[in-house]
Amino acid sequence: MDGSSDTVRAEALCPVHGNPVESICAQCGIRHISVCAALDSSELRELEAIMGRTYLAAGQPFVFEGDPVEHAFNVVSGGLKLFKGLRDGRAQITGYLLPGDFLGLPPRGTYTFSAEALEKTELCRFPRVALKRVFDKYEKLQDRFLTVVHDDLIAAQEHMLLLGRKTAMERLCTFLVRLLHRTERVGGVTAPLRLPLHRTDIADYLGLTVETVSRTFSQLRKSELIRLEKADRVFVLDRARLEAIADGT
Amino acid sequence: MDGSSDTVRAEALCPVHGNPVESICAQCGIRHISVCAALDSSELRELEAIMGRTYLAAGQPFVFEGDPVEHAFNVVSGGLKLFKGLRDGRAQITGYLLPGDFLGLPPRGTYTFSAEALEKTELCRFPRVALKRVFDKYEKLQDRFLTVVHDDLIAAQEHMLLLGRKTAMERLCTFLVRLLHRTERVGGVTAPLRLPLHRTDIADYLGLTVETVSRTFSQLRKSELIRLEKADRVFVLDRARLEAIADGT
DNA sequence: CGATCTGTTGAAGTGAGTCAATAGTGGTGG
DNA sequence: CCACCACTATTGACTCACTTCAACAGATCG
Repeated sequence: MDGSSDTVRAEALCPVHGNPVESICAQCGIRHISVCAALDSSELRELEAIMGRTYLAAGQPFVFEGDPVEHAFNVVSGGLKLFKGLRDGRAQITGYLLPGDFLGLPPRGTYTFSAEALEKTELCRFPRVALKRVFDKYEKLQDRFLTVVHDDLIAAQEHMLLLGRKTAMERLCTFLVRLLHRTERVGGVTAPLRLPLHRTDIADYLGLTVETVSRTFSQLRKSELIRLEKADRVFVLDRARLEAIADGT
Repeated sequence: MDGSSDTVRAEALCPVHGNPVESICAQCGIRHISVCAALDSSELRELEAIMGRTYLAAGQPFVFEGDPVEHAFNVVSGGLKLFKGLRDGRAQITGYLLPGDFLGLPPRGTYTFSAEALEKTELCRFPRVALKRVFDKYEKLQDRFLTVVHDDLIAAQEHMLLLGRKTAMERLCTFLVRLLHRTERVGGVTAPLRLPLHRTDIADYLGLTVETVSRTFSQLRKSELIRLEKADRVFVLDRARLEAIADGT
């Protein structure tokens, strides 16, 4: 049930600072890294007109494989994991979304994966049909979405290499290095680096077990390549080495 | 070097039958399953005007990761494997292209994977810049390409589940079932089912070793779920069972 | 302050990998 | 047509990276 959870229509309040503003999107903290970056202020206003918001609690299931896609979403704060499962409970996280990331484009009408909130999460929401109209009007948005999907595909190919051919140590280093890159790109804090996923989820993302993930973290700690403040706060002590391990060198 | 190999400009010869025709594309054997299916005959003619052909020998490297993308291609006959490699020789095939499949869309300017011909292969070729012009003119082509990329993404997610969570037996069954589906969809011969990949490539596609692939084929043979005519001709004897194993049941 | 998650560590088991030998298969040329 | 070679596939014996099962430790919270 796409977007069934607690939602509100867009109001004249800044989603980040909470104070009233003329244009919500113009003030949005993640706009510069999201799809909306392609738009100027008048186009933004048009998008805003059809926008709503959705809030999720930590661990709250959000979409299920097979659900019809009725809305598109942009993550404002928090995060989501996207995953596919086998009937016996085995699961593979195919990706996770952090602030600025987009969900729900599918030209196909139903979701091909499930999604769940990693923590308290806020999304802005667009009805697909209305979004389609804006799409058709602004060619560059179309372009932008093609790029988004294509980037996802590139990431997926990279991840297939990881899942098919890398060792546990290589997988974890790749995960850390990628997270480091992303955090830098969006201007976040990298020391300590905050891990958006729990051990179980990291395991499901990297195609390993929790125990192996934990053991590998310990190895990295003992080799002094990282320092763990808390389970989800990592100081990267030797980035070059981490990167080298990540690409199998 | 993108499309550097033996190529010719489009001539008034049917690529499939070899006889002269007014419109090549209109006669193309794989048009109904390829991107061009979205176009009517006048649009087709426009596309034809910018089309060339490329021929590859079996095993011929075609594109390398990092190459600039200068052309887009459509597989007419034969096949390609797409793969990513690690410096030490480990490789992961992220997908393979058969007649009707498309390559070279990247909104990004360089290839993020390498490609090599699986056998004698024929492609039709479009200069990217010219293609872009046709794109901008025909909205439905744009839509069509978004769908193509998105379908690739769905396939990639499915494959991540396979690589991360499935056993060797489940992987091979998934491979066979998927190939069966595709072959049916394009109206090909399914008894025997022809495998477009050698054992080594199947291994690199499924994240296994040649030996494991071979052993697993032998198991399937001994359990009488398949019969092997030659190494690359498979009779599926119990499709239901194969499908059940494929999704972990 | 017990209850419940989440993470870590240890010991034992196993599915797939590695190494090595053998067997088909196809192509070439005398 | 066969002998030879190169390549691809199969099979066996052994190893090992990761899993499984199990116990324990830390954190969080009503």
